[in-house]
Amino acid sequence: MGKPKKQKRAVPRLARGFRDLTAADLVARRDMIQRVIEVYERYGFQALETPAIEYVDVLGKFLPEADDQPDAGIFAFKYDDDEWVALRYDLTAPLSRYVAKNFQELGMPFRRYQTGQVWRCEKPEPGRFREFTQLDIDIVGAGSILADAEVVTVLAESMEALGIARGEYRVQLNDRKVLNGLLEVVGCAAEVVPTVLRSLDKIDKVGPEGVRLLLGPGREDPESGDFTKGAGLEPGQVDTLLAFVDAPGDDRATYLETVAGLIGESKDGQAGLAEMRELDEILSERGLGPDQVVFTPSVVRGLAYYTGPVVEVALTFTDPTSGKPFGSVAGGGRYDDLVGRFTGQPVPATGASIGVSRLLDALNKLGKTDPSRGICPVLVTTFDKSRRADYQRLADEVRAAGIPCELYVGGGGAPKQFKYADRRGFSVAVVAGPDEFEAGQVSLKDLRLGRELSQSEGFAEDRKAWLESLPGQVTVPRAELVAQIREILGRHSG
RNA sequence: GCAGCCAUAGCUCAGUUGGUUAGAGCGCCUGAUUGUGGAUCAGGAGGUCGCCGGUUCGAAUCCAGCUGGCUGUACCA
Repeated sequence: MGKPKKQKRAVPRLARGFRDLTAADLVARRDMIQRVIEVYERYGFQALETPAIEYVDVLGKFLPEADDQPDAGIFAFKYDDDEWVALRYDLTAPLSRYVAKNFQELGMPFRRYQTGQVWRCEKPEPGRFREFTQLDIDIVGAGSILADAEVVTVLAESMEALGIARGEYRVQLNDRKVLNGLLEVVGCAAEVVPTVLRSLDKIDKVGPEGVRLLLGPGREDPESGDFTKGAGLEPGQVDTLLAFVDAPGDDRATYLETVAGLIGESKDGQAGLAEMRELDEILSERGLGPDQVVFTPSVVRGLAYYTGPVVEVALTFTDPTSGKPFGSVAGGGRYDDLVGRFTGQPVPATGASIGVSRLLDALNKLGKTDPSRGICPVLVTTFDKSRRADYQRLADEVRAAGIPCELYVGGGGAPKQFKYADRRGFSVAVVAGPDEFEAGQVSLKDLRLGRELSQSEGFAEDRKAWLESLPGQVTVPRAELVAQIREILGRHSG
């Protein structure tokens, strides 16, 4: 016998930026997704699932300067055949591939919804992980603004289906053509366009004066002292851009007026203005007022592939943990060039993506999720080994009534079993020992009542009396098992 | 990516100018309690002080590197 060698044990650690999700989260997420999907399907969107992995060229994520080097922001690898593959980083690129591949069979316009995990190899931050869930709708093959309006409508309706009240959310629209037109009018050089768009996007964060600096000479962050290089525009150019992005109010009429006043002869700008006018008309026809859908000049949506209207859903209430407004929980827009990468033919498309975790987080903080979902309500305790079959029958009876029920399969006596029932959050304990079986009865204990009573004063002193009176416990004829459980479960709702 | 701060038990943290067997609270396990959880009491388990080097008679403590975390910033389909 050798000495007990200290084995090098594996460390049960999580890969950076990844996490485990447990029952309460998963059930709440499932409920939320289900409610949104019901809206999607009501509008004729149909489900699609595509694989987690795609070829990197399909995702379009090779670096522009080195066409065999995948973008650092995606999880890419090679396996047996020497081809680069990657975990998908959104659901839109796979959709484009799917549509291009099955173009002949799919009648256009094609509407689909899809939910699934996506992966991004970026710096993880609080509330931001490397694996997360998206819930998308898209309409491919329809160039009309009616399609964009449909997406906007579905987004608004989804928020309301989740119990988010009007005023607690805002669907915000802008238009990439309007932005392009504005940059054209201002005379913005092509090479600074990305910097300018990024700067405009930051107005919520740094304010109009911050944007002014970012568009001009650059800005030093007051907190960290970090300097961000500016776009180097002239003051006159900056004024025009700020006049748009910082226009008073974000109701649709003001937006349309502001754009009309700034856009001049720009062809892009005029086209964008026409799109937004039509959107406003359609939304009004549908009864979607400014309490639901607004036009917001600062919505840019990064440097993505968007070509027309862009949309973002913002939650307007304050996040109690950060003290800041909750912000964006969904985004999207029109992307008319994405499918054409495969087909060579222009294929218009528009859609949006809901960030499931962020939205769920918000619902939790709004108190619009039920924390007791996902917890099994009933435990059948087992005190008499010779009654194994009876205990199984009791549990089955509860299940047959549609109430989830766990049979205690651990060891130990009564204290241990009740302790278990308490810690795991059961609502009802089914108790049956020789006395009950003898009399054809069953005892039921209201665990939630006990939890409440234990908070009250005098609990500690009177323990003996408590044990004798067994508060919250009733003994009923065996036949009334289910009815009595229902009664106890109904007590504490609300 | 860049900058600043941080890393001691499952969790939150103490740990004196570097000094011998590293502590507390909470949690966990066992018993008082083989038919009653949440209270109370008694006992117990759990730490190579993130890792690796260096300075020193001696390092949780000082120094360098690494890893991980937090905050800000940049990027974000």
